[in-house]
Amino acid sequence: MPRAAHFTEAERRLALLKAAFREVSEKGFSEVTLDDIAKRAGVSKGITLYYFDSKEELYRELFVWLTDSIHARMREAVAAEKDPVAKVRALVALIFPSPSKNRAFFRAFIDFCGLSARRDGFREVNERFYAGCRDIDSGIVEEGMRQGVFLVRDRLEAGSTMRAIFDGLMMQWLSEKDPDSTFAGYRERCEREILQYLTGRGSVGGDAGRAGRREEAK
Amino acid sequence: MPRAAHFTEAERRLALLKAAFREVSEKGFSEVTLDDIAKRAGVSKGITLYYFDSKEELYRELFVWLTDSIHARMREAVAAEKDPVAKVRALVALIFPSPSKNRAFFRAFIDFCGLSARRDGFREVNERFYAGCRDIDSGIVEEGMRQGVFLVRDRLEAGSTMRAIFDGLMMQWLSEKDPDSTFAGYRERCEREILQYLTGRGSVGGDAGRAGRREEAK
DNA sequence: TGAACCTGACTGACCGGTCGGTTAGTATTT
DNA sequence: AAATACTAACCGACCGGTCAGTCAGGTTCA
Repeated sequence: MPRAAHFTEAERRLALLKAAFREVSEKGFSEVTLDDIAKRAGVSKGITLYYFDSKEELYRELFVWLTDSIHARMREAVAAEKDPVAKVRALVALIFPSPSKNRAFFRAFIDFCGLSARRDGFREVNERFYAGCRDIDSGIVEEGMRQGVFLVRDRLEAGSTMRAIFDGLMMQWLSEKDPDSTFAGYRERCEREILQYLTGRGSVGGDAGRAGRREEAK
Repeated sequence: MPRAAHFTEAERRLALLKAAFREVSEKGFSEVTLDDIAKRAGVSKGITLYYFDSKEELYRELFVWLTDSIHARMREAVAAEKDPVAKVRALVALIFPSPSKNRAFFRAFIDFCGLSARRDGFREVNERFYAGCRDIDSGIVEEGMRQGVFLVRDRLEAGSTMRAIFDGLMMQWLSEKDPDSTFAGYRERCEREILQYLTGRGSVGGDAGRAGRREEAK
């Protein structure tokens, strides 16, 4: 292998994390070898453990990195909208970006959930992930409650249920034979059902979930 | 090892599946070895591949077995109740049996979801799992709609959302630091939120989710 | 300026251990 | 005795982790 060009430590680590993410989302946590990750990042295997203490530690940092970046993007998307209903729509749009990105993220996420359910180091990161979501979700709900648009009792519980609908629908979507063709339907339904749940019976502003927004995000 | 007593093929296979289930739920799919399963079932390793073509095939059959038995138990629980609201409660009670059983089942289930998202043989079983759930869930919803108790538009979509709330809350629960102590809360909230979602605003029969039912099923 | 020296990122061969799967042989049943 | 059920030793592939060595790019010193 031709010697890889020099990078800063941060760049190298990030490149390895990105490579690991793609490998994990394709093959699954335990099917990925250190060699796979190194190859994908264009370096030799040895360097992977030069930057990370162990494979497990690399995965943990990958999970942290994913968690942080998804949090940041959710906050950003939500902050860009004024109206609570629009905030929910922005969140759905972010979480359902496109079939391929969706699949990539959720495959990795499910793997991490499996790890979290058994190993405490991972569980902690997962706990932090859900804590961040709770923060974001309940913030939206609270605003909607204050404005009288969302007719729920408890902002934390409603936020948690909203998140459960996201995750639960995603799991159903992943079991579809042809996920790509059912993707738009799931996304639309997710938005509709969450808004229905939050706003109570009937349509939102007369056209809940009807209005377009059906293009595939790049 | 003292030679294991003779059993019929069906008995042996079932014993191996049960052993595999316990191992998988503890350690996770890819951390379990054929030796682990054999030891747990009290037989030698060789016998595992005498009854199953490969490890992968054993896992696939395990998934089928789990799927079938959970379907059967859900149908039974639902059939035992008349009232749609009671049916929902029965379903929640079945799905949230106890912290330990819950953890065992859901850990294995998450692992299988991870597999399903990548390997088609597993995906098909998962698809069947969700198809069965859809059948059961939408049946309940339909009855509730007919009786005018559930104010949803579409029985399939509402059933799917209900299932999403189950799965999504379960994933959140698994990330808790002390799942055992938060279990009852999740279960109660699951029941409450689903009924709220299905029946629309306000309480169900005046005491939605309030009424006891807080013992820990054995 | 340039030669000698140093540093640390990087490579790839290697090792110990593990695990899925095979098989030769033994016990049990019919 | 023939078939079946089962064991235990074994094989070969694979993988996480280690490590001796390489090389590019400074830094020091003449």
